[in-house]
Amino acid sequence: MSSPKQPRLTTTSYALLGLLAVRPWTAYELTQQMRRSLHFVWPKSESLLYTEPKKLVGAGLARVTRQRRGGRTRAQYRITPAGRRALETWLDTEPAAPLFEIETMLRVTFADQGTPEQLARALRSAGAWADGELARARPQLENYLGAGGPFPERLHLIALVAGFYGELFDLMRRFFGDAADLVETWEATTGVPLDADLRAMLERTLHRTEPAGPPG
Amino acid sequence: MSSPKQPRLTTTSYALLGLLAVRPWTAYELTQQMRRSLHFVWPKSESLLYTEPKKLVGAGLARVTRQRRGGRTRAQYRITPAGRRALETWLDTEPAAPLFEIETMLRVTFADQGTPEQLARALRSAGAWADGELARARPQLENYLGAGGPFPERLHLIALVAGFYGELFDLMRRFFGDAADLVETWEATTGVPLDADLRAMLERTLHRTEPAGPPG
DNA sequence: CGACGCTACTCCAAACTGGAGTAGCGTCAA
DNA sequence: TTGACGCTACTCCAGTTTGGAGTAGCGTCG
Repeated sequence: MSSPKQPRLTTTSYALLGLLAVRPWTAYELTQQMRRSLHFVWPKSESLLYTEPKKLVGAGLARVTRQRRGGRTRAQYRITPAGRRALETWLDTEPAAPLFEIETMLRVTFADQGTPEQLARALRSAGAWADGELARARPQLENYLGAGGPFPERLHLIALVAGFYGELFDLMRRFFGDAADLVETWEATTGVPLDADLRAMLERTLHRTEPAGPPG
Repeated sequence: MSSPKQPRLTTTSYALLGLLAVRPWTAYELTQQMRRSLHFVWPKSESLLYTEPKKLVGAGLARVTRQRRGGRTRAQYRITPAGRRALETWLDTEPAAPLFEIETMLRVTFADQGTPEQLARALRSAGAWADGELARARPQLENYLGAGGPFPERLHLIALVAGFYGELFDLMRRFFGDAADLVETWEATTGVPLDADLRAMLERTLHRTEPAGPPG
């Protein structure tokens, strides 16, 4: 008597539905595309990317067709009209609050339990990560600006996304690099006075919190 | 005959161990402190913050003392010498790669499935979030700069953490605000040409990816 | 004296991770 | 020609984490 209970749709469901709205993909292609283009935007594990489209099919938002390629089969997913409607409805909802996990910042917080060298290494690590992500994006950006990329009609959106993450990673690279330079001048992680630079940093942050921020 | 199997320590375990290294806390205080000071740095659910210290006790890294306060008991946790050693060892390891979840960026990516109004709203939402987080931090920052806060000997570390998140939220507020202004000039989300502004944004991003970034 | 809100947690289903495992197929080298 | 890689194309599972519901004592205010 019980109807098959539908697991609720998560943001990840809509991420995949969004990809399917662009064109049909096989499950394998979805995982590759998530790595290539949604790597920064919505990082999810591979196993989830294989199970999630099945939920979409179960909810009637996508259809599968099994294809043979030699002795192997692969699943191709295609969005349904109900899927497009669900996506449009979702676009009307309020987005969830952003979430940041930067383990290096946790190590800064508890740096007084370790050495300046340990802290500097953690900061360099995060800076190098941001730098590496920028470097990894380079060939794709060259392709967008040159040939227009695989979806030239979506370039205006890609520019916004790339512009944001470019600024974000640039900020991280600069901040963590400067912070590492500073920390390397410390002789210990405790008893460090709040010198002019650090005080200025706190004061600049306080200024940013002013109601109706600076128009400059 | 089987020894009680120890669940492995997660980064969250070390986050709590780091707090316990500063001073002893009750479980409830730990959840409040995570809300107050680690809210940005290491956001975790309340239920996890109650179960995690038990793991630390199981691993010998902390001890509990049950205290009575009227008819209620509460658990107070205290770090052990083994806990301090574990924390120092952890500080020597490589931090995990940062992780960002910004649902608004997902909505930008798939904005051509909706309207300019929907996209602008999602962008304003993220900008307002960043603005609100800055506003929430204001009284704490005033307290740090005035009275020195609850742990004045840790102010140099707090300044680094606050400085980073201040820059991050300021970037978000500015970028999402500007992007919303731009998107509101669009008549549709498809067929938008890559105008001078958007092209400049892509080119600036490409410049950032250059090996050995600009020294300016 | 009853409602509300804060303290101080527990419990659970469902979401998600990440690593291991499976298997077909193509290519290059010994 | 055979076997070692590596890519394609997934499944499975144990463990981690979430978030919402539930429980219960205590203080205070009307």
